[in-house]
Amino acid sequence: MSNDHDEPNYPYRFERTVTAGDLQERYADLKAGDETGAEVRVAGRLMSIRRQGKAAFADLRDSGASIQLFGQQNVLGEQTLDRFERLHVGDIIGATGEVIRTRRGELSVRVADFTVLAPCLRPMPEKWHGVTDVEVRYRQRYLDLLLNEAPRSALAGRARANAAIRRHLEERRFIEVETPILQPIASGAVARPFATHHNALDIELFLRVAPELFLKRLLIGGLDRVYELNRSFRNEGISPRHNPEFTMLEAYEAYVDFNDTMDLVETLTRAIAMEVVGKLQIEHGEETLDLEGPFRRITLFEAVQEATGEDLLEAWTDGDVERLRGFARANDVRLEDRWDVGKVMLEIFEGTAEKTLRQPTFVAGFPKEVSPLAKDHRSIPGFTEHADLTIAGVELAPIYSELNDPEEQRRRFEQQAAVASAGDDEAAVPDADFLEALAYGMPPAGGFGFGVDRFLAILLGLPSLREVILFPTLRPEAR
RNA sequence: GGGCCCCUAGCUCAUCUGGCAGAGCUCCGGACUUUUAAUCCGGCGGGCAGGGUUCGAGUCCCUGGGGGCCCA
Repeated sequence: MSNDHDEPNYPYRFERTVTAGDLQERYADLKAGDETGAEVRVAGRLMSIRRQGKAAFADLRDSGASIQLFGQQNVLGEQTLDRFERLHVGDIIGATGEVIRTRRGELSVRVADFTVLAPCLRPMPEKWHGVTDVEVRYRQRYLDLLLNEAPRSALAGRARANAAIRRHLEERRFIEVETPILQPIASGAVARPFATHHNALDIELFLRVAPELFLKRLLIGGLDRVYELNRSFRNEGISPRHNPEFTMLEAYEAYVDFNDTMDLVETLTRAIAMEVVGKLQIEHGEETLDLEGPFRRITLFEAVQEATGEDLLEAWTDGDVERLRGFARANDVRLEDRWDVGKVMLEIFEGTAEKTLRQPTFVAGFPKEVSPLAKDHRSIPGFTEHADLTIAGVELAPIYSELNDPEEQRRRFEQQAAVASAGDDEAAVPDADFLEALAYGMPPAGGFGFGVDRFLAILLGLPSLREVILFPTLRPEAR
């Protein structure tokens, strides 16, 4: 083994026998000053080096933990020690040596030999302060991961959340599927899509805004319980609560309605929380969110009434648009003239009540006009069986009794198309192929979408989605 | 899209009203065989970009770039 910083040779492999974590666990009881006689081979990145003349100490970190390397002249010889002392913070090295614990009590590998596997050619941010500049943290996430604990625990949390989701649904006999990301029509959600082009077919394609309509095709195809843990894309602005690409869970279950699906979402929410943070009481800023359940279930009108003292149900059922608009004005909810009554009602809810729903709450019932894929509500005219799980004032999961009447679905699409031609480029797009599929018969079903990124941010107490998305979308730097 | 704020050395930060741009850590050289924010001595290194005002601009003005927060 030999190497010099001036001429890195990038070896192909290094046979390591243990990880730093293995060593810390295995020799936890080793006493200060003791030697083990055990020769090990470790590899990782040098996070610091303390040179001390005829000896040197370095901290080597691999993906799980750190281990100290101890270099001594009487073991390494003058030249090799000199080489060891000229290593840089950030170099990736492999080392062999005996496991000991130093007099000062630090578990160490007393280096017998070492090799540079990949040098660090750029200066690493200094260790004590690390990097805090969010721009560096997001653009060079690898540095953030090396120097800060937060992104490591966020990505570990996401991995556990994904595992919990899969386990929870697999236990209930849901089957995980994959459906097209490139779609000829981006439907399934009210959102602006990204457009792209397929050269060989010479057609325009869109990145999906939701997998919904393909998952429903699978219900028609005889799969009773399906889910997709998916990345979807919406061509919108970026904010602490929005990233153009985001991770969503969608699941559909045949022969149940949205009440059953709310139960499923509720247990799933708890399963994720237990797996990620190990408890159901979540500290979130000043408040504690209690996921213990059962979650409240209220109507949109009840939510608005709680927030404002006014019950708009009668105005709604009477079709008294002027009263709704007047109410909106009085409550500082900004409206556009072209909005229909359903959109007005939705904006009233979002502008007055949504933020006030701190503890987990299912708001059940949304206006037909803004919920084109859900069945008519059984008791509120003009509403659909569409519930939203809201936690900490954030909309986390829409839940539907899925609309399966092809004629009604056609009317909803037509109504959406009318809205679109009136200038709202966020309206749902009619999907003739989906209507054809529905005509073959889709079983009654409950389904939901679940904003994984948003829920993770809440669970981990992080203020921005960018903290749970490893590589958030940023404007490219001008060069 | 609108408003407010930010950008100084590799990193984290100072630089009060315009008057020679600083520190700690990193890095480089030296001392040191049990350090762990090692210590000690010495050194290299900088105003986001471009204009303008001024005897003089990091500081004031304009344009551009990037970022953050709030609103839509």
